[in-house]
Amino acid sequence: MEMTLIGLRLLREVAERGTFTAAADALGYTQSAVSRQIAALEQAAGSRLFDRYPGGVRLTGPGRALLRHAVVALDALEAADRELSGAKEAGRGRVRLGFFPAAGAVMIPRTLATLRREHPRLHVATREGTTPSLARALRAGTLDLALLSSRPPHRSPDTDDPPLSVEPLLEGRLLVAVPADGPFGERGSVDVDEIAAAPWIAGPGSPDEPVLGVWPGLPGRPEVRHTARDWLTKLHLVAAGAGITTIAPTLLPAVPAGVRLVPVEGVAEEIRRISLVRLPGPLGEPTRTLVQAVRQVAADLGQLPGCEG
Amino acid sequence: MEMTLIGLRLLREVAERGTFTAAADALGYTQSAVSRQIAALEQAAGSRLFDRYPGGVRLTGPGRALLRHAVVALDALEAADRELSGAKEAGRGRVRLGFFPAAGAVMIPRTLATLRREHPRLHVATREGTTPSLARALRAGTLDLALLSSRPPHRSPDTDDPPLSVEPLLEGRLLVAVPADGPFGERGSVDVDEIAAAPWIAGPGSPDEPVLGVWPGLPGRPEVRHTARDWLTKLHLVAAGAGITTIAPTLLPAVPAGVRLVPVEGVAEEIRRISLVRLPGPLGEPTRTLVQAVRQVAADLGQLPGCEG
DNA sequence: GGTGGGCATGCGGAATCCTCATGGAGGCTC
DNA sequence: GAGCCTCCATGAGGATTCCGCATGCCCACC
Repeated sequence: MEMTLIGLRLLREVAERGTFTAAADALGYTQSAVSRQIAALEQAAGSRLFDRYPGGVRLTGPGRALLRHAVVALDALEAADRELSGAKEAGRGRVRLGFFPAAGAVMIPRTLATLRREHPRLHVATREGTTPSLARALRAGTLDLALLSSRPPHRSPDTDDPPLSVEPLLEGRLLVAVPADGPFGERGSVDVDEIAAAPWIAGPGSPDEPVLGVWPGLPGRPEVRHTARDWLTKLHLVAAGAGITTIAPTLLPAVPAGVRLVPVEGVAEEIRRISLVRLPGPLGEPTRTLVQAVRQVAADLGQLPGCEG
Repeated sequence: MEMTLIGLRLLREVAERGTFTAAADALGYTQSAVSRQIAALEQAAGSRLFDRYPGGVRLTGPGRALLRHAVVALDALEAADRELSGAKEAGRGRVRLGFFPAAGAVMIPRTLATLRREHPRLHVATREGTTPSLARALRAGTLDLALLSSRPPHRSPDTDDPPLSVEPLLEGRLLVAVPADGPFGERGSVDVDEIAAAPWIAGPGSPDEPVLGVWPGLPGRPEVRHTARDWLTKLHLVAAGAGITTIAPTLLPAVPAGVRLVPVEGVAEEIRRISLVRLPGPLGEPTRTLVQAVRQVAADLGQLPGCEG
């Protein structure tokens, strides 16, 4: 039996997605093909690479070992492709950053602007994702660094071994985005009783996650009148008076006219912490440069009301 | 089009052998299969990887570029195989050394003994070969270091770019191995006229190389009475009085009873230089350790008569 | 207990890959 | 300079592999 490039790519993708089906969709195969390919790879490797659970699969020890080498091999071939495609190797100045959705409007653009100014030769690739998907991507070697958001008690992003390295950057109180010309906007704050009855604009919501966008722990059944994943959509819905939504203070610089961010009174603060997460171990020079830039951006944002560096 | 592991392995093997046919034989394929696989790889890469010449093929620029990455990928997968086969990663203490045949009896065993004593955890793999094959192996990333022999004017082992790094270790006069109890052996030296008529024991000889084992530039047509590649065979043939052969002084410690090494009088000295050759660039720690050991062994051998460190 | 997400597997068809054989091009010998 | 040898390219045929479709099974959740 013999390992295959397709098998190794699938190994990485399955490790990253956590599911044969998702990996198949991502790479344009059927679930059946993935199942066979992984089975073949397991036979070639001589050991089971994934433990199968009802909800998906998880890497075994040998699976992690093979993945570590597979990532090196696949990266080398991708580098070969880039080089042969004419793109000169820019001195290995490549780093891949993942981020949670709310970081995309302010933190990521500012970081990229800083880097373009101070390290113009550094090539940064970014990707949005959920906490579990980004954590898996870090483990799969598809990302070098991830910007994640967490709520107390700030558990580690995953439970695998070895634990990910987590560096807290800043914390902020969760706020509510309200129309500037509405009754809330003019007061500068809202009471928890007022928002309980207000129409909400929430994210699409998924089975295992709590609904994002609605203030957590509200009494009764809050009405979700609109759902949207996109922040620009949500904020302009707010500006149009269609409803309100929760928001982190770090998004303040990107809020369009007609929207105000206000704190909620009469209830315990909701704290959100933004952290820089990576695999433990030494990091390359491009990654270190990126870490510095993200820290600097975070420090600047720490000056905003409701934030703490 | 898509690259294949088989294609990459073939790329490396062809680069190392210099010929589709030889690579095919080495890997158990047909020449036809190799030709197609390389053609497919060239299509996948988008550029010609080898220049075809009547005597074989040579890497193009893109070919070298792809090979550089392919070696990384293949090494990673071979490391994965080793790790999955139970062999624990011995702290990356692996180094591969190539050597010219006459180094196999003394220099290589001494080097390994030294290393086993002083660095027992270092894993050294060695391989015998001709100068061109070892040079190609260095370029193909299959060897980390090579011990090569050269004669004046000591040209570089190959003409590729970038030039190989060559560190001369020691030089020695070419000697002649004669029976200890024969007429030559008792005198301690021989004259060029005497050996011209003697029966010689030579190597098998190949079309493009001069015959090894016969004193170069002898007048007339020396008689090659026996041919053998193996040094133990050759030396015992000498001891049996079947003929004489040329030999480097570094082999002295391995010469069996009944054989003497004597210089040739009446003709210009034939100098052989032994060098340590590697790819330019930084070398890993295991390789550095091996370099030190080889230098030490060479320095010891430099004390032999006819040798100079 | 029904339902749904997720993995495994039998089956058929298509694409791939390898071998055998032949052809062409260029050097080397005599 | 003719013949020969080595080396690479390519057409044809056959066996293998690989993928997709469909189905079955298992487990968690409601």
